[in-house]
Amino acid sequence: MPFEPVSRVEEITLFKNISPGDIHLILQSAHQKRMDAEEFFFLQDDPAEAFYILTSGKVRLTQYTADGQQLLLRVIVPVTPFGAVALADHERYPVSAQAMESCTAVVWSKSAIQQLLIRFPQLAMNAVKILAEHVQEFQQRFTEIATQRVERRLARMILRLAHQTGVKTPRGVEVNLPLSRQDLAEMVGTTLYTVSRILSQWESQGLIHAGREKMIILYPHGLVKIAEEET
Amino acid sequence: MPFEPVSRVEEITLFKNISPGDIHLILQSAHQKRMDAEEFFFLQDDPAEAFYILTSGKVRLTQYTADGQQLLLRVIVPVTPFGAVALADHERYPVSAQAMESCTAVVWSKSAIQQLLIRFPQLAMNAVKILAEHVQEFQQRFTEIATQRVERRLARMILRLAHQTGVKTPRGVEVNLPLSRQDLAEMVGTTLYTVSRILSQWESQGLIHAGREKMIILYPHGLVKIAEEET
DNA sequence: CGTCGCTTTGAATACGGTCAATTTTTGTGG
DNA sequence: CCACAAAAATTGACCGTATTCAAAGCGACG
Repeated sequence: MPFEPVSRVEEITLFKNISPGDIHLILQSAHQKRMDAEEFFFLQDDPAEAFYILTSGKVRLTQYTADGQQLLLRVIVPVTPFGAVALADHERYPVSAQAMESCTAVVWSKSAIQQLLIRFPQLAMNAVKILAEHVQEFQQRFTEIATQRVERRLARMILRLAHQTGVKTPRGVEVNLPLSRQDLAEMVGTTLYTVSRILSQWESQGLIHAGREKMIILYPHGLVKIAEEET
Repeated sequence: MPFEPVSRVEEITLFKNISPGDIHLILQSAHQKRMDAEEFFFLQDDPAEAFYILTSGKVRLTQYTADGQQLLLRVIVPVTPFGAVALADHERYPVSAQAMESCTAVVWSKSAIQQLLIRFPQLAMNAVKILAEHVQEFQQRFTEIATQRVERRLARMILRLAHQTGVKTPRGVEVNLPLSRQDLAEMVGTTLYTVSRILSQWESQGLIHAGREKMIILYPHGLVKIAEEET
């Protein structure tokens, strides 16, 4: 059995209500892939030919606009599927996926997926569910960016990241992601300058300790308040 | 045969690569619904219990935020599916769907859909494709709102609407949607004041003729230029 | 030790939001 | 059909948030 992280893969939404035996079969038609830091799983506008589940490392999904602006749409952590558009016919990847550190992933080719979707309808239903959640997430983020101030959006984003990858320590919640100010700015739709200013301000208020590539939330409740407060 | 608009329903993405006979079966497990103007098909946060395809009329999908702001996410025209989250288990509608005029729709209950998805795997694959497109659309719009100015976003939105429902006439392209300035503002994430100013400006430049509930694009190329120009 | 990239900070500016007053349109009822 | 009330749209003035540009600081790494 070549897939050591299977135990965790089994628990994810995509495989819900599928018997261990069937999951085993499904995993057999996948292969494993290893990526070094900075390598691309795929590039935006490439024909979507594979579907991935990240089993270790971190991946950034970015979208660039016609006029060269970049947006960092999300950070993928284990055990999350990405490249889900490959599930649909004739699509191109709407984003680029780049390894932020060395990564491993389970991969299915497009043809393998399509056979699986036909053979295991529950898998298709789970995929529908995952995509429906994505639609909701982006509708939500669209609404946020359209109606809320940068400070609040940044607070929400950091809380979201903390939720994804945060680790409780005596000093506070540590968020261990190699994200620059520029990256954070792209995620909430602002400039690196504004992000820097806000983080400085929070630091001076004792809410966070913002190091390079790492951040410690000293007083989560303060962020929550900023994220939720009226006006 | 209770479904007169079937001929058009058959052509949509959801039923692609499904035989007419199967489509017939699928439609038999639906029922038809009529709505008066202003009535709601469903409300945001309601448990998602039905899936719709609009066969006549127009429907607005809105999302309201915790602090009471409203966003108009999209306008549904025939023959478009909506309420797709009902395809997934245990979801709530992320938006409200309100008839903008009197409407008819084909409706499936959640249980009916789920049986159909199992019975017709191709249907599930098509649903995946539709949802994947939605994800892309909102990623795109998220990127737009994060990086572009209001004037350009408004130009893009109007062009999009023209593409959905525009009719060529001797005077220009007529967009026949009962959208107020407030509605347009919600769609592009700004205020009705800003929309009003921009439309006035375009009108004085001879680009459009903006009436109430109706708009004539006199010089589409001008809008395209605003929508695409650098900076 | 020096360079390079990232971050911080300041100052000026602009875009768009807010508020308020006015005008125009729509719809309703006499 | 007109009059009036209500709703929607326009426009101006002011202001605040966030962007832009520039310069300096800091830290990592060869």
